[in-house]
Amino acid sequence: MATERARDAVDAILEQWRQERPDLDVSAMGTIGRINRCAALLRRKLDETFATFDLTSCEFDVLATLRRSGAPYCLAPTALFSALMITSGTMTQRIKGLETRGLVRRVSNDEDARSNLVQLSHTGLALIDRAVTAHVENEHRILASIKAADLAALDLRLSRLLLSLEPAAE
Amino acid sequence: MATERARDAVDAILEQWRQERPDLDVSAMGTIGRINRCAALLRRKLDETFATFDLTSCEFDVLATLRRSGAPYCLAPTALFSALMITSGTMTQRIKGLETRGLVRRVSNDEDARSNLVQLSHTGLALIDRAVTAHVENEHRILASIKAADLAALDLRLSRLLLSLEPAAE
DNA sequence: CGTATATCAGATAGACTGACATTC
DNA sequence: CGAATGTCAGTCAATCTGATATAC
Repeated sequence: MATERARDAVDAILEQWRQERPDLDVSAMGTIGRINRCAALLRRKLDETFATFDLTSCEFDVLATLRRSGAPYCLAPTALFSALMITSGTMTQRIKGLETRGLVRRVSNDEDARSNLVQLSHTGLALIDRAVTAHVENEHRILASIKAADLAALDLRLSRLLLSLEPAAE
Repeated sequence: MATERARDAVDAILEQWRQERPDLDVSAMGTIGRINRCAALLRRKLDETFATFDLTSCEFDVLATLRRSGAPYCLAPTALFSALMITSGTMTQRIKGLETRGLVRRVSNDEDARSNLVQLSHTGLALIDRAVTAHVENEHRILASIKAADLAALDLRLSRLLLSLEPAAE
């Protein structure tokens, strides 16, 4: 098994801790630190693509959630903020901004008058379809230098970790 | 090779995209989505421990960077904001807050009068030592249910990804 | 002089909480 | 009536930018 690898930024940090606090077992810190650092670096690269469509990653997430829900691209606020792990008040603000820009519209809910549904406008649908295409291409570029076997191994273990982290639903 | 696994939250999202946009290759989206989601869920769990020491993760990061630099726990602002990937202006604010709370002090720099160094106070040193111990224990608890072989495989691939993402420094 | 090092003021985006209105 | 669904106002922590002062 080829497990040799070059030194990354997290290795340098762990080495410092081993010097300063040899009583600590820093193995878990390494894995979690790498996830955090990868996520931070990825975010910046992803944001560049979003910006070319004049979208923030938050706005992209809302539009993408609506888009992938399928026609008629219409969800209740609760479905949206649950999917995006934010509070209802935060979602209200986001929807307002997207509505002002004409990317979503509010439509009445026949089945439950407590909520107004959020629906992609024609403009919003066209925008998110172009943005998702560019986003996926960007993601492929970012991972292009990683071998397929490594990606598969990474994906499998991330999934196992994710399952252990997700709050036990139902 | 045991690659079978249960369905996670990202699988559900990818399935929606395959239905709605079969033209897209969503494999990269899966890996990057899992990293982002793991990072978001981890952050919440880590923040709980930081909060018990009345620290935010940002404050923890500054104190931890000083602590692991070794005695006399003293760095220039440039070293700090470079390590934490933030701007100088942001670092100025953070230092100010930590100084107000008595966790760091400013000391003059004999070698370069353009900067005042930032040094852990006795209180700050004692606090970060306790907080790091609790933090590492927390990280172990969080990963406790993952098999050692999976953690090793995850760590190796994260490191390779991280190396490809880091801006080519030297 | 030109560069590097920080600070500061002002602005911004994102988020949360708690109170409230409405509807189920 | 109690629970659920959103909205709103107010607040907050974190960040950035651009102007500025100082020192190398």
